[in-house]
Amino acid sequence: MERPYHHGNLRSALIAEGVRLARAGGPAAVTIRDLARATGVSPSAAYRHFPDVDHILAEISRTARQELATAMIDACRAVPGTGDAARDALSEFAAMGEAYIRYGIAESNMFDTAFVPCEAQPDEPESPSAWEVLCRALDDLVEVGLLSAERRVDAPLIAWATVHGMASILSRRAIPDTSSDEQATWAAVSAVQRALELPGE
Amino acid sequence: MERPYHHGNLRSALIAEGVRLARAGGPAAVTIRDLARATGVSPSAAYRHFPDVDHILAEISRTARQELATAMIDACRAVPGTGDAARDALSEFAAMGEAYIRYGIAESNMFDTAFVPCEAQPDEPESPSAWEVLCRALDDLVEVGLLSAERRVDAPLIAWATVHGMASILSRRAIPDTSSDEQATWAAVSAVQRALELPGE
DNA sequence: TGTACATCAGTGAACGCGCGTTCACTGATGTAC
DNA sequence: TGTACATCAGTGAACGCGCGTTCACTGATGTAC
Repeated sequence: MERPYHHGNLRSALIAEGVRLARAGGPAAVTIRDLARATGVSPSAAYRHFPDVDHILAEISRTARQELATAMIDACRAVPGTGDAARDALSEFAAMGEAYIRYGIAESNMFDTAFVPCEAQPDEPESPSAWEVLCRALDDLVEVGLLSAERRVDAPLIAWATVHGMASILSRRAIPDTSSDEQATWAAVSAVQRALELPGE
Repeated sequence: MERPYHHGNLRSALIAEGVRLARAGGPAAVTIRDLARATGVSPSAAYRHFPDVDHILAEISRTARQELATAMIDACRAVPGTGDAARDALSEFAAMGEAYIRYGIAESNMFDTAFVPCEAQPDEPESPSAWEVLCRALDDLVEVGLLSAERRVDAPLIAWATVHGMASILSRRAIPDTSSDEQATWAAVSAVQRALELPGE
């Protein structure tokens, strides 16, 4: 079967292959020429759909951030409900933190890609957004009375920094600590709980 | 005045110029050819002193980590003593955390360089080492009775992750939070204090 | 329904760039006698 | 103290590579009449 002259869906195909490249080799592995090879098209064809390589990378980076947010949402949904709203909100919040770190470790190249500095902006903002997911979970904790309004102010920043820092450290093996990934993940999650003055489990 | 045929100190000059390049443009800006231009030498001269560019980058990265550790030590020393050992240990610990984040913001390219993934190993380990500096500060907190032995176990990991995460976020402007850098820095430092169950100021 | 033609999405060759690295070499240095 | 010579630290030209991007082009598609 002959490849048709018109690809039909080159724009999405370029992004999809770009995600594959980024997953395997990080943001630096995303090149026009590899993209063209992977989609079976000449390098110049990409310029029908994007002004330059940076705009393709911006879309791939957005996809990475969406994957991260989706991992958090999935982990949240996987928490079995107990009927106790407060208890559930707490478990869900913890599950999301764990999911963030696990994603950083398991998909370290995509994790790097998600936060790569990039001149171009994606066409539309990421959806779902991990930041919004986090903020909603914190609102839940306020609602069930576990998080004070005062602590709520800095809470997203604190939670994100802790969990993001741990994910970075573990995914790069940047630190001479000898804990297992599981220990370290739990250490970060419980550190956030204490920092936000949430009741322990 | 003629440049002499022999440079005399090319190895250190390459590292010093490499640090300038990295400070201005991050690890990707460190190239053999720019290094040669900056030191006034032909590109191949570098190969008398390093097997490849990655080994030069490893030395520059080590320098960046040493700068970070030095910033922490300096901040620690700048804390005026009160005669109250416990109080001083606490202030010094906080000052070190602030210094870490401030370095990450002020020297974001060097901060990236410090943690760049690098095949090659530096000739000798960094000295001072930020990790050791952190561990010593935590030992001080144990000694004055502010940090429990139990909390001491995960403490370096927790402290590093929080402060490293906040430095990464702020230096990349990765997050849609609107706090000032100072607010965010303090939020991270005080989050560590609560996570380690240290008494507040 | 058939056909001319505008529009769109590709091709492929080429440009210029900067990179890391190699290699035969040369100029300077220092050491043995 | 002077000199032959080994050693060291540079030079500069070249190689091959892969990159992003441009440009004149061509094949396919769809629309107006």
